[in-house]
Amino acid sequence: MTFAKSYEPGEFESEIYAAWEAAGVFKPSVSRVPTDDDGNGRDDREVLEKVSSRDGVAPARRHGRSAPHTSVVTSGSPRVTPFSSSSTFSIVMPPPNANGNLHIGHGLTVALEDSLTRYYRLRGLSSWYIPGADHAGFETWVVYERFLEKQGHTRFEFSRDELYARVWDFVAEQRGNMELQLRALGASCAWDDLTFTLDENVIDRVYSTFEKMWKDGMIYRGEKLVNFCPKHQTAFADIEVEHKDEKGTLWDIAYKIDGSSKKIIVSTTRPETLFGDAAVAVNPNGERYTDLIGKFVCLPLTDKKIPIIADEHADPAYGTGAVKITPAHDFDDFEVGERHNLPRLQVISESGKMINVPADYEGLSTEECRKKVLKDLKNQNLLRGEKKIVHSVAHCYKCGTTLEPMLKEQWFVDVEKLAAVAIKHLEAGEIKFYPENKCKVLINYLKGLKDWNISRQIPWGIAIPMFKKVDDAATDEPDWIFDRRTNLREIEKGGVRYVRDEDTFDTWFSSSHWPIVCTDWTEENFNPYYPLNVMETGADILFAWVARMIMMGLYVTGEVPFREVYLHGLVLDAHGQKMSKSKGNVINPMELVTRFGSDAFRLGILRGRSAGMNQAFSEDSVIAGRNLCNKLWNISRFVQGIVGEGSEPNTSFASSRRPVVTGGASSFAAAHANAYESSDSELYTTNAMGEDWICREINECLEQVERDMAEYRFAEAVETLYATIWDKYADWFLESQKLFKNVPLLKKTLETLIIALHPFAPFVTEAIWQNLSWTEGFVAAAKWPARLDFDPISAENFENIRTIVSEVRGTLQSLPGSNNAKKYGLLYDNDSLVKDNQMLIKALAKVPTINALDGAPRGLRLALANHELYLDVPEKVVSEYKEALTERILAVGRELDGLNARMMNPNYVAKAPEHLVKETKGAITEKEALIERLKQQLKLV
RNA sequence: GGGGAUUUAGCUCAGCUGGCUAGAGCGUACGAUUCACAUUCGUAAGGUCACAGGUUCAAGCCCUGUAAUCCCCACCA
Repeated sequence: MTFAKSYEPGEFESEIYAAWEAAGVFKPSVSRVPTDDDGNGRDDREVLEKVSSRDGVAPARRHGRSAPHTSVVTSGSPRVTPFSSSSTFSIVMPPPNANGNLHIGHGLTVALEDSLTRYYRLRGLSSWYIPGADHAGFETWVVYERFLEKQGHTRFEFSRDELYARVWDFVAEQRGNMELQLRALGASCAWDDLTFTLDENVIDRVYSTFEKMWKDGMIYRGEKLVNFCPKHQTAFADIEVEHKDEKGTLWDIAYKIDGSSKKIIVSTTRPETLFGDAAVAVNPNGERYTDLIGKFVCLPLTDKKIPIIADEHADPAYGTGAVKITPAHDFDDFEVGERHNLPRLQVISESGKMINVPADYEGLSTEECRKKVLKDLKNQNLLRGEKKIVHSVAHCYKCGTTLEPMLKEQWFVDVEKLAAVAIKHLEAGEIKFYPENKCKVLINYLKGLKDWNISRQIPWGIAIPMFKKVDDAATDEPDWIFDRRTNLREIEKGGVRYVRDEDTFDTWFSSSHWPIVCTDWTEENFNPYYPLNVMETGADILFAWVARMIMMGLYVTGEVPFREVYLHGLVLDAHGQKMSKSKGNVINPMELVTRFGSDAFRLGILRGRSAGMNQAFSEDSVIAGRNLCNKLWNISRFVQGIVGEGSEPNTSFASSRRPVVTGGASSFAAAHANAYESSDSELYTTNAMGEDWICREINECLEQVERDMAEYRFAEAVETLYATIWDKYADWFLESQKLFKNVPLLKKTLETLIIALHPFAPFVTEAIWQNLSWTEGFVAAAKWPARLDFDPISAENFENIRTIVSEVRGTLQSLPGSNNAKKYGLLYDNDSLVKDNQMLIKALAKVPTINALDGAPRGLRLALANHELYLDVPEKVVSEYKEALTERILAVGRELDGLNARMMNPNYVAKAPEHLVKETKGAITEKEALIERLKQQLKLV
């Protein structure tokens, strides 16, 4: 293969992914159940664990051979890895809707999760990224119902089982799309282990949990008010309800007091529910109505009599201080009703029509009824006032319909114990959160958690395994029994017939088992992948999902389901606005992948992002990512070109290590040449011409990336790699290598950078790896690079050369005229570094000549404290530069003043750490010298 | 009412345990150009770290208060 002039992602991506998959690169190496392949009667995983614990992670890189000299910098700081005690890394994918396309949030999720997975795979852990697909109960149901409507059908033409079968086929037809998109994003997941939320093992596990809870008395059937969508004909959990502020009216209605001519005025926003009133409440502490407590009022428009009760719920300061209580149609009133044992009369049906009301009103919609009630009250002079107010109203998060509080028999989970256990473990710090504060937020939520309604009246979901007795004869039997045979509508047990509850589980009830079912956790066997190392998901479903996984994990397995939680925020558009179809600012991740490549998308979306924050995203960052891919491609093309040349006769260490240096430079280089054996036994040498320096920089980069990844600082890791590859490797090291070609080192350093970037940009790094002549296997299965050995003094020398070169370039730019770099040579005096590295400096600074100063100083002296260097410019130009020089002297003077002021402060000298004081002293000496030289220069001018 | 965040360059964001002249990408300006890459190279400009106090030898960072923006939960007869 050859390197094209630029990287074209489209030519490689699908092929590369297919090759990875075929080679089984994404499969974890450690099995999830105990194995005993070697027949020694012990679980082989223990052995593996010991082997891999020193693998890649340990700083011991040199194999048996002693260092060339003692000053070699090795990385002394301990590796930061959250999983150092384990040989496995496991993470589950929050299952995308099996029926849908991936959106930008999925793009971010995959970029984050896959980077982690690939990183830990390279680090030598048996990594398992488990993919999933969600039946997305309600979401998919809404889509399917719309589809039915389009075909002129309604759900009521079919039985529950028929509907289930139809949706199954509908989803099966659509499925696969999202899986292809995950592949296009480079998700390195174990496809064989894909879990669908309606898989048999999921349903089994959910039933087992439900049964356990049933036996533990945590499941109860309750007639409670639930938020009910009249359009979708289903109830919701509290968390699914969307509250919106709306304008409404507060009406004052007079209720006549029984046996008196007096009336009591109540305020309500829902006059139509008055038929369901069970009482009028007044505050027990208010003095206004004390004498009325215990009396009865006559409900208007009907002849019913209801009591006046005392309850805290009535706020004496609000409205008239008296409130009508409708237990069947208001959440607060329901609670009041419970306290006072009031009857619950349902007056609105599930389809939103009036029932159990006088004939005139029967069958009206709530809205029609409201109008009629108001009209009739007005006619009887019972309507005493109205006021416009703003109050929040519950809406269906899918269709926007106003939700109706509805009295329904539903299955509830008593969450008290679940929440208490979860809080205990959270407070013990067993799960680390990124961002940290979410732990507190979660605990706060759990403390106020109410019982969980798990019944949904939609067919597309897991059937609730509860059956109701139909035979009245056998009165001793319980009304409800648990049974797993939900494929049957009716079962018989002990001669008694039972019929299945038609409802299905709330999606979150099954989803809360996700870490358990995906890892195949069982009661019997130790599973090295449970708990998960990390749960990565959106911060918006902290309560809905993360909280429930924690409660369920603890309930089922006794352990927290994951050790760490990383929550990402929303991806906003370029202007920080929420993406929405109506605004038309939705970014489609797949389109970006097609246009710029998968890697570009991943690098782009990780940039400028930190845990838990809603942050902007735009094409610009993807373009920056694309450019980096192309840069790395061309770097590799360049290196391969050099390796190709050099490899023909002999690539051994001796022959390639001849710097092409003229003048006196080679002596310095030779004196500072160091030979090293890298960890894979390939020899390389280094010299002062940027070679030791690049090793140092790469080591620092690795160090930084490892630290960042341990703390989920993806954006920082990417930025570090970007700067190292581009600003350091390409701009300085490769430029230097155009003069001094060190083939083994070029190979070694390039490999290192390619592997380090691989977690974030898997495709381009693999494309390069496959294109290079000397690499083997897949970079996706490579080993995380060890630190490079180098000579720190030599590295620091190159740092000085960079300073000199930068100063030359800057000064040349600021001189009047154009093309200065071509016009003026560089003169040095008494400077061995420059003398020994003339060729390099000349090439990097792009000056025409470098010569020793002959005779008196001339030209323009460079503002470097420790080097005596002159740009050989004519007097005229120097004098034009005078102003800039004066400005420079003033600037340095200001810095010097600041430093001096600090040293004059006795408290600073006494209290600041010694090394800082020493540094300050050093800086003062340097600045003073610099100022002195600049002043001399000015005098010359 | 309860809880959680944000405010740093024109834009989007870093800035870790308080420590040298507060950084990056994009954008802008100026310059370069056969020899890996115009998806390029070089140089530069651009900051009252929201505001006001305080602690400290030293504050973008810690403390107190203020303002603006945003999110979540609960309630709203």
